[in-house]
Amino acid sequence: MVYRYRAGAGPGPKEKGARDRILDAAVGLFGERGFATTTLKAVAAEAGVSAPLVVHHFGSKDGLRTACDAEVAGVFRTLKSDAVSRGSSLTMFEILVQFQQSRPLLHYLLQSIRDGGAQMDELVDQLVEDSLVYTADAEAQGLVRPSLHPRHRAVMLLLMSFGALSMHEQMKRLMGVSPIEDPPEAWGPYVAAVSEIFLYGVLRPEAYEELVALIEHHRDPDLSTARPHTAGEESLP
Amino acid sequence: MVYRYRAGAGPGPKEKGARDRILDAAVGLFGERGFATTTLKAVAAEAGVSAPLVVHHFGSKDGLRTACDAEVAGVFRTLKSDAVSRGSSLTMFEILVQFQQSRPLLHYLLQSIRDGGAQMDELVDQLVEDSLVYTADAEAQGLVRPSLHPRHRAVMLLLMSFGALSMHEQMKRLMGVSPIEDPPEAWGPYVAAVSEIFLYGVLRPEAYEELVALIEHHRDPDLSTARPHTAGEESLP
DNA sequence: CCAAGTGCTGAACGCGCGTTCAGCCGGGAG
DNA sequence: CTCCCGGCTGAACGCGCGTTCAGCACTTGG
Repeated sequence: MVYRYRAGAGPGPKEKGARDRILDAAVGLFGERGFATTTLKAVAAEAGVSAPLVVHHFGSKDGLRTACDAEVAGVFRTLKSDAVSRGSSLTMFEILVQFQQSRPLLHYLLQSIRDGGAQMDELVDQLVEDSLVYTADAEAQGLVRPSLHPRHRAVMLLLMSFGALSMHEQMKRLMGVSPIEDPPEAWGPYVAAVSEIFLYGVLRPEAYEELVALIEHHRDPDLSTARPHTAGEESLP
Repeated sequence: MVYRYRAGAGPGPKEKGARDRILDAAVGLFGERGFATTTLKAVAAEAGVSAPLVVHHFGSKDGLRTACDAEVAGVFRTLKSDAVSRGSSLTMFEILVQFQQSRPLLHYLLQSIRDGGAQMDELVDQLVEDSLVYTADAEAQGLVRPSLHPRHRAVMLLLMSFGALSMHEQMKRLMGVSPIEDPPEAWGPYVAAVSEIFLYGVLRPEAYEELVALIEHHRDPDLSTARPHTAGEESLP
């Protein structure tokens, strides 16, 4: 099974080069089973070549990983510039839809974001910056609520979104839907739950004081009654 | 380095049994570096014993993993019953605070939730059920907003929370705080961002129509203007 | 004092991994 | 035709893994 996610790489008569097939196979398997548990031989078999050829092209298994990182980051970049030239922004939803064409790539991405590494860190940085820009736009349009610290909010939203996706197996088990493996037509419950949370929040304003009390209590467990407000960073409107 | 998280296991004169030391070491290393990348020898060295002894006690490396799962699930259960007998509920915040005493355990938990497995799936189920109960309580007290589908909301909140935590390295990099590795005193920015999101939401109600239009547009990209409402599941109040 | 049992280890084994190497095949240049 | 050169392979190598095994030290029971 060869994944065809590159822009111009249709199922035309011209076969893909071996190098590209290896890269596809590696992204697929690394994303699915993890780097450590995937053998070079498995990658080679999936690509229809011999194991030594993988080494010949990428130097070593680690070299292959680096190439995969670069590949995924590259696809992501073109995805973004495509979105920009289409006039739409690369929201979480858009990312999810776009990557429908190549689920292995999304799997790989989720693993890599967690593991880190220079290439992926840079990609995440970029995601945060982009998110900040179009969140600011949307805020100007009255679609998004203002934040005390937009950057921190953007980071948390990103990590929560990707984090939940990275646990999509549990999601499938608990809600019956995996936005990664199921087609968009089936995303209903996922979209509904996420929309509800992000539209209205979860806690009522009345919970704020409870929250502060909880934190204060932990900070100084001797006091059973919360102090007025020592808070600095975590004070909320 | 031996992690002491068991209830009565202070640094008293009585040394821990080898079996327990192995278990601690395994939880720590599996949680830190993953199961596949951790060697039996490394576990043995950390526990101050020989590799064959590990096999002697747990049958195999997989047996060790199962025992770790059981161990972590067990600690979690006592944690919960402690919380209940204290009269407080095991919220996300509470979990985070409690696990300060044993960060390796939390690391292990996050990995295992993602990977699944009978033991951990059961634990996650329990977390969801518990969450449903105390969310209903809090809702009755007027602290939590009602939901169209409380279970789905609980699941998404759980996965988003744990998911974000599982990416705590990126969090540290991007916000300067990791609620897993830093002490609660430093959690300010994290708590602030999360509180803001969950208290007030992110999207304004005005964004709802945009959201529906986006989904409709994807469902039937030919229509540039969104249809009225075909929606079933994802309709929102 | 011996015999059996327990907890544990060092040495060794087999396996499968990533990697190396010598050489095959096919197509273009001289 | 001959030569060469790059893409590619099968066989082989060394290493480190999980696991096995024989046996040591120490306790326990008679």
